[in-house]
Amino acid sequence: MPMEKTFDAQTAEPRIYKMWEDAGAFKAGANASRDETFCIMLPPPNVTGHLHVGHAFNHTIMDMLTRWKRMQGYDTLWQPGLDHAGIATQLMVEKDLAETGQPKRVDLGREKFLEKVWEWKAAKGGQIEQQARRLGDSMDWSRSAFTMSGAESAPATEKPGNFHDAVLKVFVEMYNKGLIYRGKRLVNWDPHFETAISDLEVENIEVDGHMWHFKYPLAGGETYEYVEKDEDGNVTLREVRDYISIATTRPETMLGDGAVAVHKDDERYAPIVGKLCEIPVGPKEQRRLIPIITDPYPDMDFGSGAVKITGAHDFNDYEVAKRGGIPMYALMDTKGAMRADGKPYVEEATTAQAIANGEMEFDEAMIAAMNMVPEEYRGLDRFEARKLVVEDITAEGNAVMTTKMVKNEEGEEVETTVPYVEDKKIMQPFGDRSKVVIEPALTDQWFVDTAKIVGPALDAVKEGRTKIMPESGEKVYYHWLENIEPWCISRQLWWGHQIPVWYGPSMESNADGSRSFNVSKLHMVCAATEQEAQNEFESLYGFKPEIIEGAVSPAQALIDGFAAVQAGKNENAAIKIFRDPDVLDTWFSSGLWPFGTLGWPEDTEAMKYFPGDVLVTGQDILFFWVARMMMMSQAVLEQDPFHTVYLHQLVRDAKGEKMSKTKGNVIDPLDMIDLYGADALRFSNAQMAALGGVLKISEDRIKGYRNFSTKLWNAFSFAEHYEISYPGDAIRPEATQTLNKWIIGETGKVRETVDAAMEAYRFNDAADALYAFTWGKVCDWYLEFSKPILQGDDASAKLETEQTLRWVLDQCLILLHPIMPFITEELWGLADNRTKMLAHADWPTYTANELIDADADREMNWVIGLIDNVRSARAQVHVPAGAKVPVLVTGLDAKGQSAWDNNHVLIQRLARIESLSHVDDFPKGCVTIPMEGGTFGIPLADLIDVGEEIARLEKTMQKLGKELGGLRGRLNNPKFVASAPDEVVAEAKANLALRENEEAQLKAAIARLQEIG
RNA sequence: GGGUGAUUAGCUCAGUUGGUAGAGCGCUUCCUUUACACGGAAGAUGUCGGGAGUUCGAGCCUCUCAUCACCCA
Repeated sequence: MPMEKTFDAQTAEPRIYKMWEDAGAFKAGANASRDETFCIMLPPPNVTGHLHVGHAFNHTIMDMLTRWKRMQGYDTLWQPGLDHAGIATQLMVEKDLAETGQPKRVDLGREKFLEKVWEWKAAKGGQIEQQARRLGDSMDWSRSAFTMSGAESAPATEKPGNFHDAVLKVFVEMYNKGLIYRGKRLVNWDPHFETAISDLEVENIEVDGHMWHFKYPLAGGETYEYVEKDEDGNVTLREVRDYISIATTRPETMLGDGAVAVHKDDERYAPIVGKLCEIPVGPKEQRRLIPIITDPYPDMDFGSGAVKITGAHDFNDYEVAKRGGIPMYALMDTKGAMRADGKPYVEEATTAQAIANGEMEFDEAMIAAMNMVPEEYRGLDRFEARKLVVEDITAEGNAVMTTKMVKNEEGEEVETTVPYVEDKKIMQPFGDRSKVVIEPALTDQWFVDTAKIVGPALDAVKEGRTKIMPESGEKVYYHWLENIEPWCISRQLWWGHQIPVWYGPSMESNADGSRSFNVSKLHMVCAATEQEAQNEFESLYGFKPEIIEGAVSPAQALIDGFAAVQAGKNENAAIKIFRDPDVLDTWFSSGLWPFGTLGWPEDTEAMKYFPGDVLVTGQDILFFWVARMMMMSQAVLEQDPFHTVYLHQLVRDAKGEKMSKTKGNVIDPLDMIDLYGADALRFSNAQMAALGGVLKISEDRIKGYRNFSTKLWNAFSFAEHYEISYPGDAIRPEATQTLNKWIIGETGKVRETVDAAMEAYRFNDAADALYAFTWGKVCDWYLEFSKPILQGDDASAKLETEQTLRWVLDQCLILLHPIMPFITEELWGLADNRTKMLAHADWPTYTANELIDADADREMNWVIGLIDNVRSARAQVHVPAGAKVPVLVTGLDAKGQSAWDNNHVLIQRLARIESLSHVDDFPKGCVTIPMEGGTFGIPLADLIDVGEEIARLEKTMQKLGKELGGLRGRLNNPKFVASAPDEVVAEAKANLALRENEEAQLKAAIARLQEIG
């Protein structure tokens, strides 16, 4: 069947992929001929995910590496899988429930909701795995892993797996080693999802905000002299004040203030440090008084220099409050509204005052229970509360005032007094998924004590065991890890790995030797299973406690149940335990990806792929994931998970802008595949993969590489056209023909270049080299050169050329396969009888040294040079393209003569030369072509425009002159000759000789022409 | 404010120990010549962001300024 005119990617690609998959071509260890393993872990996409250009890019890199190693006979595994993606998936399913009119999550309850999530996953999750096949990804799909596999809630229809076991085992071990702890800390709280999130999930965005200035009156109407000075110490303001001025962007948090802080060197406030001031909001009778303290935190030059300290609502204040033992009053509920629980404000304020006065001891739990929000603000949204607080303070006259020019009713400018409110750009934290303003919240959470496990991960890079590419990533890595914060790993979600910790009442020994339960103080047991937890409680209690299930607040259920039963004195019946309702941060489980996917903690055969080799991922995920995998692998297995981290930038559009739906500049990789084929998209990806480079995807480029595919295709139709038989794998002939020797040498060069580039992760160099070789060498020159031989009647030359051509084309397919797997596999299959499919073909190991024939190389380059020069000269003096011309030559040396003799058929054909005659002198009106070893000329006395030809030669002379100037300048400089390396000097000298010869020829040619003119 | 990177042909970008600038696209001219018009041939275009320094020699190293991008406060 004759070849189609072009490669039909649309129909061929799915067919070829199916062939690979059916043949098990990508299974772990497929085509392995040696023991060394090569393993890449796919960064697991969210189960909700779709393939975007970023995936397309990094999949191309990973697939290139994997296919390359597989062809080299390594025992390869490219491990795929999906991430359960806590928040994203829970959100998606909740949305789905709403759209299909089903009950809400909270109405369903935990168990039913999780069923729905699993149902959703089975029906709609993991679409990206099908999309990845369209890219040609050579992953072992049979091993596809899921970060929630083996979870208690997983239905029987789910693919089996034990990732959940790995997660729980690691949690329990780390807990037992003291690497995981629970504590009340200020965390980033997402009021939309009502969960804590990690620092990394917060995006700080600059928004237009306001800075309000308020007066905090001093207690008891006290006054002090407030003095402001300029830089030189001159007094610029001196007044008596009965207040301290505070600037804030968040007035609603004033209700939770515990102190006002000033810098200890701030002379302005020195007289009032240690005194009390009043929070100017809330019912007048219960105004709280708070102390004025010193702390290094306040910046004397910013605002008024005095800062209100609200430990429960700001990360900086939190640190100040911890240092100063200042109570931290939480003001908001989980939705970011002002608290409505607790005792009436009057009572709370009285207690708080006693604390502030130092009359009362306090502890964390007690402060946490107190609601310092006055009744009039309770239940309000935080932003509404802000408005109201500002209004109330202003109405009472406690806003700092300033003057401003405004127009009155008559349109005249008049001065008026207004509250001092600065318009200010402020950095506001937003949830990266919810897009709502994040609220620092003081809550009980689980943390990984990262400071304790960061060491080995840092050393891995510092000691070079793990290399980050590009190198600049290493600095960023150090900076983050050296300043690492505890990692908050608990999330108040349902979809995820539920924390394996159970709580029950603590047991207290009484003075009389009896023991009693305390339900307000809980005992905590961490265990891999419910059974183990119950057993442990049994050994403490002396009986096996039941487990509280399904309660909205299990802790409260325990207390209520206890009180009820205690009244009837049967304590044991009321002693129940409950599991921590929180789930783990998704990144906690993905941190275990490098070994969790291989069946760990079981001792599986697949564990031979750990540690893996290369991790390819976006720069933005270095901390989220890469650093955590490195820490966790060391913490659990005491090994580094990979030796190389290849980081790439975000893929942008052709103009370098981020793609976004709102901007409408999103490029869908699947559209590109539909239009130009996966190979074109992949080639474009490889070509833009310059280390550390900005990734701008351009449809024009992709189109260009589709054209390249077609070029390759046509090289094979060339072979078909010349009826070159293709019985099976081509064997490299011992070439005698110069052109065959030459192209074989070029193939050796490109193989080395490609391997060197791949080894150095310079995929763009590999792609460029292959493009230049296939198109620029093979198609442009070799195929053209081969024509006369293929059409000629020298049977042995013809046979050798056919063999060489087949071999060279085979090499193109093999070397291009990692980048363009589809079209190369298709072309490979055109041969009658292949030993293996191309995906498993043997990667060549020949070297340029072995294959290059220096004489052939020199000769062919001379031939190409001559053809180029003749063509160029013809075009410039407007010789009709079709016309064949006679050519003259003077002073042709032996080498030149033999080069001509060996290749004159090719030269004459490609340069359209009719004949060559040796002459002593060129006739007048002759186009001159200086070559190494002889000067060629085209006699065109009648056709030639003398002026034009002189202009042409002079232009060449000019260029030459520049080069000569440089060379002579260098060589005449004794310091250059003295200090430059010998080979550089020798090269310059040789070059100079060559150029001078050319110059002489050109001069002679110009002189001849001037004779005519 | 701190950090990282960028600034090279009209556009998008390469340029690995310093040896005198390249690719693709686009553009101009010619060509439907028996693999290929998704093609062939020829051609034009750069004070390598500005300035200074080190060096025989700087796109590359150092300093400085400017502009932009991203990350973190």
